[in-house]
Amino acid sequence: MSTSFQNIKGTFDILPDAYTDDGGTRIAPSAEWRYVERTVRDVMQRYNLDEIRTPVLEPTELVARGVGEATDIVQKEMFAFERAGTQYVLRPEVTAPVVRSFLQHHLDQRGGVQKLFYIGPCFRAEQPQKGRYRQFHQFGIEILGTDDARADAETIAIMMAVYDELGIPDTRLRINTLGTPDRRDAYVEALRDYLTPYADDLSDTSRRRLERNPLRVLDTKLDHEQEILADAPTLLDYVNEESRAHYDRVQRLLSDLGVEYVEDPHLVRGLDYYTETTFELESPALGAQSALAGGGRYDRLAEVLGSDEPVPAIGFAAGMERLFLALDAADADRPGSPEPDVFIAALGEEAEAWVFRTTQELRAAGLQVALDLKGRSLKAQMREANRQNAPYTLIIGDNELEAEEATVKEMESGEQVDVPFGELRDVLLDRTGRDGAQVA
RNA sequence: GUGGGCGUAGCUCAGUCGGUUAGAGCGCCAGGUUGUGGUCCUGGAGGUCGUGGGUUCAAAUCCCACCGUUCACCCCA
Repeated sequence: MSTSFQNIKGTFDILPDAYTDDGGTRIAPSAEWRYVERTVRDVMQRYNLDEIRTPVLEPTELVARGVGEATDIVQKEMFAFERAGTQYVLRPEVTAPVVRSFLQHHLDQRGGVQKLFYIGPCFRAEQPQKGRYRQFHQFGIEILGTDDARADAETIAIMMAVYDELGIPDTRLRINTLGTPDRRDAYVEALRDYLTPYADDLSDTSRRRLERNPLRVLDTKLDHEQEILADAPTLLDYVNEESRAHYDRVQRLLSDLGVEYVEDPHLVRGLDYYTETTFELESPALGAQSALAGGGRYDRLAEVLGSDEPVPAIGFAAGMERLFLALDAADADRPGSPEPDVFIAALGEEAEAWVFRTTQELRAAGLQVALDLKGRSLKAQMREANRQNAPYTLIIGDNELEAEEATVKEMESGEQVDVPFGELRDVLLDRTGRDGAQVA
């Protein structure tokens, strides 16, 4: 079997089994995705967040305004198209859509602070590489309607709790404050003034950044550039007193919660909407894309999207693909695919009919039941039962129909017992430990 | 957009100073057991050797182009 089609570059299929792509990256099986998603939801629930689901398709203008015209995302990474006069974009991130939804549906009228989480795919037309895809999956939260430092600290704590819960050690949390836009602009000027004399010593990329977005020069990994930056003015010197006090409070609260972090005055964010507190979680195990998650405050975004009053807010976004990379590196425990409680093998047409009917009843009773759907030999059915790791196999043939007793084989020991049809359901529920509740 | 790596069976890979009908392991299917899996034995299916062109008596192997993919830069989750 074959096809000339294949999945779009930068996307990947999530299959029942794990596999490795051509670059050697392990693509986790669907059961692991379910496990990670379930864990994320569990953590979110404990922190008392509600889920929000927004469309994958958004108006292009929302993203352009919300994320920022000057950003790489808007300039060259949007999957955007026009149809019947409407400009669509596949969302490249979820914060702008959530704020749009918050404003559109007047969620502030629910009262209090809105604490929302999301999980879902995003799209960016970048060159794919390890840990970076064109369709990727993010989860994250947004806390809207408060500028309290506790919201900042709680956002970070929630982020950390997810990685903690999943058993990913050795992460590093860096934090910084960007202050208010006016002070940041003043700082950018100061930084440019400081760096310009060194322009000849800077790398091509840093020189380009100096032109376009001086803050990004702070990102440099080159040692000699770091030396130049050592004496550069820092953002912290430029932020106003309120920003400074807010930042101090956030740090105190983090310490109270036992969250370890390092201050990084060079931490800046790529998206325009960030203000005040900003943070990033990275893992040394990840390679070039070391950022597991990142976020910060975006107190002005609502107004950028047309709100007549400000909505102070903070959130984080995390990459699922990178989370899996970290999970692999940490060799963290993950559950496998759920295996059937029982496989029912049928011999002959009459038995097949009985099995087909009985399977349905046992499933209704809460058992995970497997059976053959193509009339294969008993040998083949047993092989299938073994492959699926079913602890029990029922064998139903003419003999069993005659006696109205099922042959129940315990696969590990190989022992077989006869169980009257009437007791089958209860015996199986008892033996497999299912209580008739839902299947995971 | 720029640079490097890699494309042979479902998977992992051998095979390349050009030379019968392109191989192995695993997996899959079947038989050995006309009603019994996991071990073992036997057999089988499965390949446009990424695509196209060129060189040659002869190309998976040499040359060129293209395509795909991957890693990195850039940027970000």
